[in-house]
Amino acid sequence: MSNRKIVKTLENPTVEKGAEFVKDALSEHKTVILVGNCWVEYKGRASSKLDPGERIVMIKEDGSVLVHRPIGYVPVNWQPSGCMFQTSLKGNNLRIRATRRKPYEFVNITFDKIFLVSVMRLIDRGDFSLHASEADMQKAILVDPSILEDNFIPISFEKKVEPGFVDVYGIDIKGKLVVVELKRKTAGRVAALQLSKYIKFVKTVANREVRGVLVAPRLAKGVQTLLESLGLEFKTLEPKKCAEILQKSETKKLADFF
Amino acid sequence: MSNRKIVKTLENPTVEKGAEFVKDALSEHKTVILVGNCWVEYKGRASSKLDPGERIVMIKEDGSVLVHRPIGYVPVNWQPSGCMFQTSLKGNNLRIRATRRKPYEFVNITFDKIFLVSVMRLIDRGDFSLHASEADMQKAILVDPSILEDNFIPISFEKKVEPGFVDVYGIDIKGKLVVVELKRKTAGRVAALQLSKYIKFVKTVANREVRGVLVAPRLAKGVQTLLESLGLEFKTLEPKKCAEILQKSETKKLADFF
DNA sequence: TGCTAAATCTCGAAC
DNA sequence: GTTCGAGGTTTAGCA
Repeated sequence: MSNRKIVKTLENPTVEKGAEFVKDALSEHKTVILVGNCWVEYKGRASSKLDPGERIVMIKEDGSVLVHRPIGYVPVNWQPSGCMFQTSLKGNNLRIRATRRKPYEFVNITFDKIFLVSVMRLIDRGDFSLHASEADMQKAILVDPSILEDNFIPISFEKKVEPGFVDVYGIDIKGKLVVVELKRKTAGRVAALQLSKYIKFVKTVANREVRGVLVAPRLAKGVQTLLESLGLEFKTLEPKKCAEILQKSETKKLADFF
Repeated sequence: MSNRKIVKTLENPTVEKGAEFVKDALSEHKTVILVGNCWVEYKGRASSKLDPGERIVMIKEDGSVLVHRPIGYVPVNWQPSGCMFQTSLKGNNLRIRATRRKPYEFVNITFDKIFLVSVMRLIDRGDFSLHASEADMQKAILVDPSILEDNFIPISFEKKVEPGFVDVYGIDIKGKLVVVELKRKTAGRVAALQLSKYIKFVKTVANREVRGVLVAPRLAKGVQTLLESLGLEFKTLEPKKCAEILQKSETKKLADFF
């Protein structure tokens, strides 16, 4: 376990002390949290003025700025990443000026009281994933089969075939059987080959034409040509879109119910 | 000067100590800032998972939640105001669950290390004013109708017509009705088509000639020809100019007053 | 690079 | 409560 002191904090410092602390932190591109009485001016795409009050200001190592009032999820003032900073003492006040170009904009924050100033360098390598599950993609196709293709009629889900389970199984407008393989992220060779195996099996038991469709947000490099050589198709489908469709159908169900 | 201690802070507390501190603060609807190692799960309109890392969590007195990574001006996870909170110790970890209804959503934040926890009640009665909004463009036209065109007489604002609301409604020098659609930035197809709808409606109820004028700082590509085919006009107007006009009128009002 | 459409959009006003 | 429209919207996908 590391003993580094990750967060350094001053409570109720003088403005001078706080200013020095902030100035050093910004020059080292550290993250700063300031709590105190301040007022804010913004000029750029629009203009705004925020009269004095107690707020939380966050400045991140990438040069983004947030000014938060005690109420509301949205910051009252902000600046996207990539800002240049100037900190200075104006009389007995600390002024922080955050400037960016394209478009040219600045935010001036002036403190006359500081309750808390914390400086830190955070390490965050955690993955973030926003998703709908593969199950959600199945449900979405049931709710609205046209997201796969027009006039598609789903027959069954997770249908057992010899090599495993087919995700979605249905009939297209020409009466052909359609076997669908779903992936909620980039589909690779494995997915294409698995679908190919399913198709082979289905062809042995069903006396009809069979199509194979790989459904995923995108394909890995080279998989498109593999699909073509296997006589399979590809259809893009965003998990997010599926989540939306399910959401709508939920609200619609409720609406129909009442 | 007040001597109340506005911000109470614990540095590197044990998870148990931190949990108690947070729990008390939330029950009193205080604002909380937490810095530490955590992971986050969200389920609701979509779903997301954030693997462990060092972040800043802000919980405000109105029940809004923000989870900030060290990079980026947008929170990675959040919850709008009005949440219910559950804090609990899960093994050696602090779990904060923020739930809201309509739509039903929750965010689970779990800390296994806490570097800083600050609790505060901030007082902020400062006015916030944003200039150069669409509303300001309306006001500016009221103050000085000539910025639209000479001898224009505004009659009403936000006038209800069947498809929606007309931004500005007036009469020109020849006695023709003028319907104005305002945009504070580049006007696109949507704006032109909306104006066209309004015009059609007004023509059905008013037994006069009707002109439609789209007012914006500039037009999107191709919208000029669309306007011409719809028999509509375009007038450039900078929101900034409107802000200046209002600025002057404010000072003038003050001057007249004294 | 500019334009279009979506966002866990948020937020407020009006019906 | 629901809907509608604005926002310093932001942001990502494409032509």
